[in-house]
Order: sequence, then C-alpha cells, then structure tokens
Amino acid sequence: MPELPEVEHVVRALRRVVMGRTIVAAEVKLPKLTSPDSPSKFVRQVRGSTIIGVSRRGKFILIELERTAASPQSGRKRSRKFDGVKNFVLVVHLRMTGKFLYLSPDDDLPKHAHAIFYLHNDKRLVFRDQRKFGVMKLVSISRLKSTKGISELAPEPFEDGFNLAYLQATLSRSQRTLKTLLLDQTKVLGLGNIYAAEALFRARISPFAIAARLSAKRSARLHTAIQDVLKFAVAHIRGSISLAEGFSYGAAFETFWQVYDREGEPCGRCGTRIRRITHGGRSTYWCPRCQRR
DNA sequence: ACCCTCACCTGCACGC
DNA sequence: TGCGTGCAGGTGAGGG
Repeated sequence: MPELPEVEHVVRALRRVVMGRTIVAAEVKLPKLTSPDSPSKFVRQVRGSTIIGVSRRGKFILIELERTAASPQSGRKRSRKFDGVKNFVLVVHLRMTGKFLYLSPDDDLPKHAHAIFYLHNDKRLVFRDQRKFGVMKLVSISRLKSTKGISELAPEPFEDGFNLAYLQATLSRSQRTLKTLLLDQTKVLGLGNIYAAEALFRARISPFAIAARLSAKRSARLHTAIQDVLKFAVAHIRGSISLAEGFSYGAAFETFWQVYDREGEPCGRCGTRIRRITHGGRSTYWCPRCQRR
C-alpha cells in the first residue's frame, strides 16, 4: 500500500531491470485493470514496444514505451491510429496492494497476477494486486500532462514548485483539517495515511487543525516535516529491500513510525499515550500533548 | 468548493 | 475450528 517513497522505490527497482526490454507479448486477466480499454486493445498496443524509461509522477508509475518498427504485424501496414503516436506511456497506479514482480521462466505465477508482460529476455514482468484496486492505462506522450488524474496533481514534493510559499498559499485557501488536506494529492503530493500522520507528528501540529488558520511558523515546520519524512523514507526503503523478493517493500520499517499504528504506546517525545480515531473509515494517529491545535 | 459515506476487493487478526 | 467483525498504506463517485 504504497505512498510516494514506496512508489519511488518500485520505480528505481523497475528501472534497473526492465530498461531497454522489449515486450514480446502480454496478457491482461482482469478486464477492469485497463478499463475503459479492453484487455485485447491494451495488449495490441503494448506488444512489440520497448521500455525506454521508468519514472513517477506522485504515486503514478510512468513506463515509457517506444513502438518499434518491427511490430508483430509487420507484414501488414501499420494501422492508422498509431500514426504520429510513436511513444506512449503506461501509467500505473498501485493503489492499495498493487505490486510488480520480475519473474524467471521457472517461477510460478502467483495468485492475483492480473497482467503479465513477456519480455524479450524470457523474464516476465507481472502486475499482482490482491484487492484489484490498481489501474493501468496507455496515454500518448504528448497527452500525458493533460491526462485526467495527472494534470490536477500538486507539485512534486522535492521540486521547486513545492516551496514554502506554495504550501502557505494552499493552506490559506482551505478550511479543511490538515489531515484531510495532506491526503489530497491535488494539494500536497505523495503523502498517504502513514506519512501524513508522521509528518504532522514531526511538525508537532494536530491533525485536526484547520489549514487556513495555521501560523506562518507552523506551516514552515509542516513544510520541512513533509520533505523530511518523505526523504527519510526513501532513503530507508532503498537500504532495506532486496530485489530477490520482487519489488516489494515495507517489510520492517514500522520501526520508524512514531505514531502510525502505535495507539496506546507512549509518545517517543513526551511519553503521553498515542491516540487513534477513525473518521471516514481511516485511522488517524497522534500524540494529544505534542500535537495540540 | 467542501464534507461525508460508500464503493471498489481480498485477506488477516481478533473475539466469541 | 468456524464464523462474524473490523481493519488495511488509495482514490473516486454521489449526495448533501
């Protein structure tokens, strides 16, 4: 259930092994995965393409594909709809349980393998997703930035656009609570339920504080905390995950969660018991003493 | 524009 | 052992 650091990790891992590989065949076993495109249309479009880039926008994975001249239907004239659309991007969102696996020919296909990309080197890139929330779609490069879901995203947290002025302006326009706002990918990009909680704890601000009422000092603390939490997680994940397990993540870094999933445990800073409430079906964890409104 | 609830799914941990 | 309940790191739709 990845947030930005986990997605970043998957991107780096993918880049190491699939760059330059040609997709010789593909299978989609779950039609809704590629909706509204049918699996057959999706497969037709990726077959014969070569992976020339792997990157990320927020929590979306972007796999850049180049249509190579020698497509499987090379005997026939290339269909008109590909004219002028040479490169396109496979946009993937892992949602809660999506994972990529890189399998050898003798590896068994695991349960919940909804898409399989057969690569030129006999390996298979498998998309596995037990809860079936993940989505995949093909977008031409020229239309990527204007694609619904991508175009609305807030600036990348480590790029210039996400500066203190941006955050303060964004906060000042919202009457929502910080916890809710931090989960809104069109306002602040990359946090999920865990890192939102952790960032607020680091900044020593209540999750229930109203965004527009945050002082300049506190919003500066929040800005730093968001970047620090994400940076720390990216560094940590990199060191702790082995490729042998596929592109999984998350094994053991509950250890650095300071509030998430720690209901009833003493706060590491003041010893007060960490509290948890749920609203809208999502848990919020915080230290009632360190994080006052 | 916002808020809330539900929906999408499967699996796991828990209490009885 | 089984069964019911609640919960899971994400997002979108639909109603108010």
